[in-house]
Amino acid sequence: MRPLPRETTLHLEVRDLSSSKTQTMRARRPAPSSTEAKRRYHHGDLRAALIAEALSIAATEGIEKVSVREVARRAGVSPGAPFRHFADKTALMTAVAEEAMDRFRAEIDAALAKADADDPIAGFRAVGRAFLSWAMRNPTHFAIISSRQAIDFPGSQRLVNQNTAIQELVDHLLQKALSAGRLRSGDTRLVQLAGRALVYGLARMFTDGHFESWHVPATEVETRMEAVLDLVVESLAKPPSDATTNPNPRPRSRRRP
Amino acid sequence: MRPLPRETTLHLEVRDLSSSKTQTMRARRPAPSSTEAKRRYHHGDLRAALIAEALSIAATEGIEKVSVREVARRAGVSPGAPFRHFADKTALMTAVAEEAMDRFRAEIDAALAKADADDPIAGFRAVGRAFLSWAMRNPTHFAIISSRQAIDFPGSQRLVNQNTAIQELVDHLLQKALSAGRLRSGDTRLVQLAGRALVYGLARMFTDGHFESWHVPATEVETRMEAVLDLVVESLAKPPSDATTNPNPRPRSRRRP
DNA sequence: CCCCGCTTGTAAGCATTGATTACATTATTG
DNA sequence: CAATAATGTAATCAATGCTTACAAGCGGGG
Repeated sequence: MRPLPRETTLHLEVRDLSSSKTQTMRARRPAPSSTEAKRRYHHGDLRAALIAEALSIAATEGIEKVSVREVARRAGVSPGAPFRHFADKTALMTAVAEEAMDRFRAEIDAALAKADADDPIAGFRAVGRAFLSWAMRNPTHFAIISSRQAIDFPGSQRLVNQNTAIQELVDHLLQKALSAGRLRSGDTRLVQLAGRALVYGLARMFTDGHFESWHVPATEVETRMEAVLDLVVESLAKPPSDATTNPNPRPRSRRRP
Repeated sequence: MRPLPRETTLHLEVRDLSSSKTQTMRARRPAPSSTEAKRRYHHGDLRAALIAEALSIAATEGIEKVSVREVARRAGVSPGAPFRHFADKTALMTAVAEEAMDRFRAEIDAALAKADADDPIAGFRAVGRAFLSWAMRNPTHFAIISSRQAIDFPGSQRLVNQNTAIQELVDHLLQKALSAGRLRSGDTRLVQLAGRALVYGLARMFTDGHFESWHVPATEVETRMEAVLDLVVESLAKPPSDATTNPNPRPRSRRRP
């Protein structure tokens, strides 16, 4: 119904789309200078332009308002043209999702690279925070990837691969945590699912509009989300055994000094 | 894209729709006997029939396949007829959502009534389990209520009221838990959000198709979900102080005897 | 009782959409 | 440079949400 919250940062520069399933690598002419851009029979890089326009509409008007005709209109092209590049609307949206997923993956990696490599719990939390942060800054991207109504997720090798890669990354983290005796539960898959469901739920509640009744800016919502994440991560984890044997000491309370 | 997982139990008996916003209470003729039902200019109780048909389509074909024309067709009525009862498609879906929400609320209440009234943590867990159970048995209902794209949630007093009532119910539970010293965190709102986001995330992951790659029956998925819920609830809670002072004992491990 | 009016249904039509087909134009490359 | 594949256009189709003008049934006041 209501459009999604605005994308706070719009990344419309669509470069490096070379490796695509349905499109073989092909040399491209330089983009037409904006003044001379008028009415070229061939667009130049219509595929990329369509993805960008689709994302733009989704971000500003809401996902359900994306129509291939409107996308074509904005790209200055006939209503049938997009079907030269995408078998159907789903294929177009899937392409948008693939790009979004790549960026999401990149942010996860970056966050993990900055985290303390010796503290797997901190890494776990960092991934969760990156998830939340990315979803809040790119609600449309997140909505497209997660709600798989508009895309063909299992049909996209790229989406499936990135997804499983992220999960394995987290599971590896949790295995290390378990070995270090930092987990209350011995079932890392269970802990993994708990964390995933938590951040997924928070992010989805946001894009689904469940926080609108709070009437607070998104930044404040995110702060609250991070507090929830911290609480759950702390609850699931055991504090590091302080060199000296100190069985099950109290977890540090970070909110009540 | 893919239709939602089938509704395992379909409740199509739509009675007691008396209190509606857009429709004043009105005496109804008895429903036509099924054999003699043929071609009556006036339907009898079209409004209820439309809601039932809309839900039926959503459950079997997927939410996005619901069209008011198809709904009208199945109700044996002209394409314009539904607009006599619902201002637009959104109003129709909102009516479906209202009914779904009422049933959801009823199940929550029932589950809580069966739970140990003296153990607020058990009550908290029971509400979570009821949420999961209901969402798994009625994925379409859940999807319609939670993903608020097809409905006007804030515009429906009934939906808003039920929603806040459920939240207050849980918050009351957590207040009792806090008073009894059963919570690790002192911020009940935070705990409440953690629990809500967790079960919401699990249920949404299910309806969004995130468990399809598991290739296991829904019952097994639900078992796993319950294990996650138990883990998190246990982690968030403190065990009851066993009469004798016993500061911070290990939580019972339910998986490794 | 019966006519008048309100409700509820129908019929027809509008604009928009996803998708297909036949055709036109450009790019590539042998 | 010409053949061929790639990429765009134009026209068209069926389906949809929704509106408007009209018809059928029901019910209450004379």
